[in-house]
Amino acid sequence: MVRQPSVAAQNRPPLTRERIIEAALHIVDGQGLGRLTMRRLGDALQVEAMAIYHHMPRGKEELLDGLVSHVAVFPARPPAGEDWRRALREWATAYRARLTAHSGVLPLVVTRRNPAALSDTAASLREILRRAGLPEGAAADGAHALLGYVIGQTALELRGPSPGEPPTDWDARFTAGLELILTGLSSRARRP
Amino acid sequence: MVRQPSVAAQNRPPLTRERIIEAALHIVDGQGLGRLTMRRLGDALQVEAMAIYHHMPRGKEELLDGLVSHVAVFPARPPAGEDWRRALREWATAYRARLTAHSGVLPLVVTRRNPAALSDTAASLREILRRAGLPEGAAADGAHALLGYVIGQTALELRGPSPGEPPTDWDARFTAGLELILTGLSSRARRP
DNA sequence: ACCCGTGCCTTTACGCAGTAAGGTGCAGTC
DNA sequence: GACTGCACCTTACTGCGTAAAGGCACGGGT
Repeated sequence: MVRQPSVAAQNRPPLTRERIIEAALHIVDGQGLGRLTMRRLGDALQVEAMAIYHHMPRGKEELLDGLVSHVAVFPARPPAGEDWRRALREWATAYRARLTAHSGVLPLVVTRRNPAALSDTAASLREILRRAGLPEGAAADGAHALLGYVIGQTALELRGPSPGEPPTDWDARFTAGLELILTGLSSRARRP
Repeated sequence: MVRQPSVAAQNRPPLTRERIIEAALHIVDGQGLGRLTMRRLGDALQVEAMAIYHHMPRGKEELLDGLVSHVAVFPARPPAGEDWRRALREWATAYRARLTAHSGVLPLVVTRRNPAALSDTAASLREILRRAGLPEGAAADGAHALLGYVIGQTALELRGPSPGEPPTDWDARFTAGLELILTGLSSRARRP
């Protein structure tokens, strides 16, 4: 009989960075960021907590950075035709959906100094605006305005409803605010 | 000799909610959110950590909520004349300045379910837009768009510079994005 | 056949966090 | 002068992140 390596003998796939991050995301989505601890994460992976450090030497810092990258890296796809507004609307809607799907990670996205995670996304937006006819600087500013708006508005939404106020249609509100920015961008584009 | 109460005998003003929050804010501003602990806060107030719980029964939760209220409540002043755009610009600039002055608290503003802290601010913006001639719903949407933008953009700024990219003039970028939204709002106001 | 790294995981232990529970001393009231 | 309540302290518990060291199976050189 062929002897399996000890890890496989415990009926458990070997640890990977990817598996660790997925398990962490599962905990955060299901129980909240506050319940993500190294020990619990170890339990979820059927491993002692310290085993994680072999794959992530920087420990929890590295884990949280990994979560941010996993959720926040989300570049926009360039428009098929001329309709750059449509492309931006689609990106914004999808990005908001992703952030709300992993709402526990949003504080990390906002907080952590992990610029690389957002710079890809910002670059894709900038490129779309540049091709729409905005000057270089205006395109970069517009890209960050969009990114800031989507993140900020989603954060406001996830803070929960103010008691004593009429319930809000956050979908409609998000779209309305987005159109404000798109209107402003249109007035600065080559083809307004 | 008149015997002073023990508290005064230690040359220390009595504990108050206000003094506690101010000391906490001082720690966060000076050393970062991560270094705000109940024990350190107690030291700063020359008091044992557990004394704080007498004034804040919900402990650290209540303390953090207090910090958010202290920083994030910042209603806009209505315009002196007709120039609502100017009033909004002034509010946005001042609010951003306040957030960057207490950058350690921003993660809490974004994260914590403390809706009351922002609803006053949002209401003041909504009122300005309503008087500028926007319909009720559009005014509320616009107010949240502004709030979301300012918070989101400021959060992006405080994440720090992406290495390998040209240094950003965040003041100019903030203003540029703000003008995008103001342009969009103007096209929907009674007096565009 | 033996040895010895190397990779992956476990064991143990330390310091610091938040806070529950109960104690202490003073001020004011009756 | 006993009683009551406020403000603060003492002690102790659980859980956290992680440094340090140990074990253990594999693979390859000799």
